[in-house]
Amino acid sequence: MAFGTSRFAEQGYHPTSVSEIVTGLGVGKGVFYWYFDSKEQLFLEILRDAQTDLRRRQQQAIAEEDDPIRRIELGLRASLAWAEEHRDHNRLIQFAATEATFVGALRRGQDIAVADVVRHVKEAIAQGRIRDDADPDLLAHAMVGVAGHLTRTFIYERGEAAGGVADSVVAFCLRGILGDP
Amino acid sequence: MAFGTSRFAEQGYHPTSVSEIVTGLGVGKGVFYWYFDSKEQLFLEILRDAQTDLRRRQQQAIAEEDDPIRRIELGLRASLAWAEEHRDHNRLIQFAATEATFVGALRRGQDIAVADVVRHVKEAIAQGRIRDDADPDLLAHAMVGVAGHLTRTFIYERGEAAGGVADSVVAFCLRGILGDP
Amino acid sequence: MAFGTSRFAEQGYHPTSVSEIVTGLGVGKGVFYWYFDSKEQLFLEILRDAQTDLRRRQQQAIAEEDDPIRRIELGLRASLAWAEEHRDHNRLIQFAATEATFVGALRRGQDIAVADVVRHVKEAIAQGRIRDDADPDLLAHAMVGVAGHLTRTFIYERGEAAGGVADSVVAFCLRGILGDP
Amino acid sequence: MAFGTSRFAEQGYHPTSVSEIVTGLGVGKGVFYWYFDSKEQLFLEILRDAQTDLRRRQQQAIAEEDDPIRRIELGLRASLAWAEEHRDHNRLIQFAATEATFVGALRRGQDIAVADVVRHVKEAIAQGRIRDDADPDLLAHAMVGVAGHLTRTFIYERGEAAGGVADSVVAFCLRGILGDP
DNA sequence: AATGAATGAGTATTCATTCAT
DNA sequence: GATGAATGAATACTCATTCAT
Repeated sequence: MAFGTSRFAEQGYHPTSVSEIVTGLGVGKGVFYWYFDSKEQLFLEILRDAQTDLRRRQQQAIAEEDDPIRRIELGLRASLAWAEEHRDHNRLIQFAATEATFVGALRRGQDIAVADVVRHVKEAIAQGRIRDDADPDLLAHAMVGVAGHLTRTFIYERGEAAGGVADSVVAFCLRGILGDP
Repeated sequence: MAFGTSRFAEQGYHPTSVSEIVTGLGVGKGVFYWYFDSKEQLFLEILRDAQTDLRRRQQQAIAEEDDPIRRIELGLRASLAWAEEHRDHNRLIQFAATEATFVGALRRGQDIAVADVVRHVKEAIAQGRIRDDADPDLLAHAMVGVAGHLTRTFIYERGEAAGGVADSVVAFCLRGILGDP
Repeated sequence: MAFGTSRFAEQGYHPTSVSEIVTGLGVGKGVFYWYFDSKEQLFLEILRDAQTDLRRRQQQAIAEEDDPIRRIELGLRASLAWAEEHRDHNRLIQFAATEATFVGALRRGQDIAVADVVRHVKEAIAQGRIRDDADPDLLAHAMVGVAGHLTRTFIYERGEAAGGVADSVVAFCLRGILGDP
Repeated sequence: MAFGTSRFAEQGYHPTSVSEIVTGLGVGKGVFYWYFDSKEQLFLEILRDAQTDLRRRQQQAIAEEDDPIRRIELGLRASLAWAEEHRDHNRLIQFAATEATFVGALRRGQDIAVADVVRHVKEAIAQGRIRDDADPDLLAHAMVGVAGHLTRTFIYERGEAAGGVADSVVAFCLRGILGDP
């Protein structure tokens, strides 16, 4: 799975052949099909694991925090930290979103992740810290968009450190949900 | 190109065969290769056209506006309007970002688009309307991230109207660049 | 026909497309099929013309000569001279011998050419100048083989002048039919 | 390789498709590409093997013989015997000479074969048995030409036995190199 | 006479998958 | 558990040929 992840991320899912994977691993084709039903299933499994892992990371980060705003911040920071370490998985997630075969599998995981944020936003609204005319769902997605795009641009493309980028992401997002221009 | 765009968007670039395209069009395989050197070139041509068209739309939207903040807003609204009408092209752009063969072609167009926004942000900073410790580049990308993600989620997935989503995008982004939490 | 000949000779019959021929000539595909029924027919026509032309050259060379041995010599020299000027046609003849579609068309012309030489040999045998236990047909083909191979090796590959090579061909062949080791 | 040889020889290299070869063999298309990189490579491999085999046959034939003239004779006889048994390979060699892609591969083998004969001729000249004004290279090629052409005409086309044709080839060639008309 | 867009059968080649060993 | 030879449907692409203009 690790090797497949790196090949898929580097060249794309379709341009990577099962042959290439097993050859690169120095094993026969048989073992591939012993462990996976198909190339598609390998991809799906990688995808599931990645989403599970990211989720765990986010949960751990906010576990001890009661303040919803702080939980949002910690969640964002955890996401960026994870993204920095899982460049390849992140690329695969991005690709999965572009192909009919995989969107379904992707959706569930992303829905769960967003639902978390939505919960925090709602709590903050209840506490009167975010305007109550705001749509929690929209705010959550906006923050996901900021985090994702800045990760790809500044961490992946420009090689900046996740910590610094996270500061900016948090700043922008908190202003976005709390600010009053 | 129109038909290819829709097939590519629906099933993905690789799962769509040249055969399928020409059959769906009711023409022979030869015509395809009369007009395009390869399947790859067709994709590249679609990509280029899409980026050119979006750019034109943005330029037209801000042509008469002097205020940089208003230009940012109009640019965002124009992007969402275009995205609503060019769902398929947008998906192709997303896919292009995931495959080595196409990233190069994509980059240039996106760099130009972001450069525009950066210019407006800098102008607003010069006017003292945005804190001068902000990184214009980062702010620009953050807004691109918000617009892109909310478009995909609310316009494409949930079928909401571009106008309403644009209001939210603008609100979030302006708070993000101007707000003081 | 001239252009086709050169392309066929340079790259081979199959690797040369009709498209390449008409493009190289700056004309449309229509004209090609106005003058020739097919690519195959063009080749056949080139082949026929080449054989006719070679034959004419040989006939002219021996027209005024009565001595059969001298006629053989003059015929050989004429063949080499023609071959020097018609490198491309010669290559096509060689190719034609390797493909089922063309062997038939080739045979006739070659039979005629050999028959000429056979006639001279028989005459020389009748005059008692060549041993009467010799097979005229075999002697004729042997000489054709010498002429053909030395042409390809020394004139085509090594770029030597036809005149000098012809001297050697004649010397070897005359010893071959007359000599007594 | 055996089946490919016969198809190539019968219809020509280009008119023979990989499809036809694997179908005729009752195997899947994949096996072909498991053993050969391409159709071209199959041809090249056949060519190389044929040349190697012919060479070995010639070497064996002359191994125990000291007299250079006798070595020439034995070499010619070995060549004709081989040619009788390898009709198809011989045709392929002939075709290879007409296409740019293959001439290179052909040349080396033929150069080696001729170099052998040249060596014998030179030795015979040194022994004073062949006129010392003769060009060994030319004599060698002349003999190759005789052997090749008579093989094709009398063995392949007319179905005569290699033994009888070899007698004629040897007689003609020895007169050609030794005779004094 | 000539053009060149259009056809579609045909080509070499790839690759996910199977299965006897 | 593991191998890798074998399968064959599928792919991108070519090209001789046609025909409306």
